[in-house]
Amino acid sequence: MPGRKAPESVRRDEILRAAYRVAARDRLGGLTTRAVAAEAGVSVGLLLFHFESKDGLLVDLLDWMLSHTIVAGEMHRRPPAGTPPIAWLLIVVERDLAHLLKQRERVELFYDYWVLGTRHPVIRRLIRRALHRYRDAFRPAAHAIISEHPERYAGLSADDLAGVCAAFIEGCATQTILDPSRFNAERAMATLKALVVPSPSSALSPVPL
Amino acid sequence: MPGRKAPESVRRDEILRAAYRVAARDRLGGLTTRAVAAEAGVSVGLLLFHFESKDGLLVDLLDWMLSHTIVAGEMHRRPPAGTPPIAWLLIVVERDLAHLLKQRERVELFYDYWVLGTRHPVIRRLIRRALHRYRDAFRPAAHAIISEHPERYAGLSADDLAGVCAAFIEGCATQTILDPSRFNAERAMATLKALVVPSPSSALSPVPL
DNA sequence: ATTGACATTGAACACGCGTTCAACGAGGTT
DNA sequence: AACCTCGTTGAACGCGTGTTCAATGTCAAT
Repeated sequence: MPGRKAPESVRRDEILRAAYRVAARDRLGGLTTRAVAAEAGVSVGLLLFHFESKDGLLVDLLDWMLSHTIVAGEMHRRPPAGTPPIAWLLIVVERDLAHLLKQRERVELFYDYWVLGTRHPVIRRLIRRALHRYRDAFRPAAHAIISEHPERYAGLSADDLAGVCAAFIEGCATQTILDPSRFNAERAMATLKALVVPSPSSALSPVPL
Repeated sequence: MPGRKAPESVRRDEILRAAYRVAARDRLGGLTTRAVAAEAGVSVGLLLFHFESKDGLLVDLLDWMLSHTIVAGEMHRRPPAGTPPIAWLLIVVERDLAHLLKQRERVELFYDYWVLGTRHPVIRRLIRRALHRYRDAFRPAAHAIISEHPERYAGLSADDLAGVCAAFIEGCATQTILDPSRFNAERAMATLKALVVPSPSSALSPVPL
């Protein structure tokens, strides 16, 4: 029954929440105007009254997701003073990885959008921004590492190091999503630690097989 | 005009090639029976005569791609004897990364399939197999590293180390695809090298900021 | 009370998709 | 020459989609 009900912002939010529920359940492939309208308990017409098109809904949903759920939280909390920079970076990586793996649903959706972004400029921009923000979480620790050993990282920037961390985590994410039973985050982190922080005794001994 | 023309295998191959051309141009979203038929110069009916359904075509195309193009080549070439295992692994990683970045088209398509695989069991199986084979390329070097310093990698397997390498490369792939102008493979590799192979002098000096 | 703005509805439209199928024609076989 | 097999065609069907729009009801202002 037609009639005024909720102010625009409320309706929009209701519909966005419904859209997210649908997308979390059926992914972007199952996100149709009718499905969202049904989930929100409104008509298709109303959905397109508040969002000018399905495309608009898609973009607004991504925006909403990025600001409401993914990768929020206490990003830049520093470790206790005296922690070696490498250990600090590893802590950040470990925390982020654990956090990511707890949100499979959202990460899968994010990758749906990532693929969509390949063809959709507006969405690509949003995804890029999100990943750059993500990478930035590693910058402080990365910066500390580089300024501790400038000669070791000659020619490299904190961004480069942060990018490598982001790549590692993103790769872990793709592996878990594809094959959750086979990917083991703890072992991956342990491997990374063993690779990056060498046991002091072995650093000077070039042992041929 | 109807009539007999080519033996089954030839027609199938023609159509698969056409399908790949379409997919490389318009991605999986643009891969329709009509588009492929037009590209192959045959009728829609013939396409579904040789492939029982679009789904079958999709699966066969992925199979064809995996065996014909992606990640083939001289995987297991050993480095000169005496190369330290870590250096060997880094060489393999570097080569694979470079190889991957040269095939953006195919990698993008592969990710399309990866997303599809989230919902499509048969495709998921194929993708998993491909990624496991990919990971296996790192195993020999990873094994050498671990057996050189068993105490350093205690509790870890060559698979774990190979998985970390694969994660790094896959993460690099997602970054390039999303943002080719910003991702720099050389700097990423240089960063990885600096992280993993420490300068001997710095290994014993815990320098607080 | 009357009006006007506007949120809301759901039927209808146009389009593209995967799939079906009766008809057709070029071989090989008899 | 007649026949059969089967690769081949393209029109047609059914379905699901995004989008439009005239109609409707509610609320605030007059």
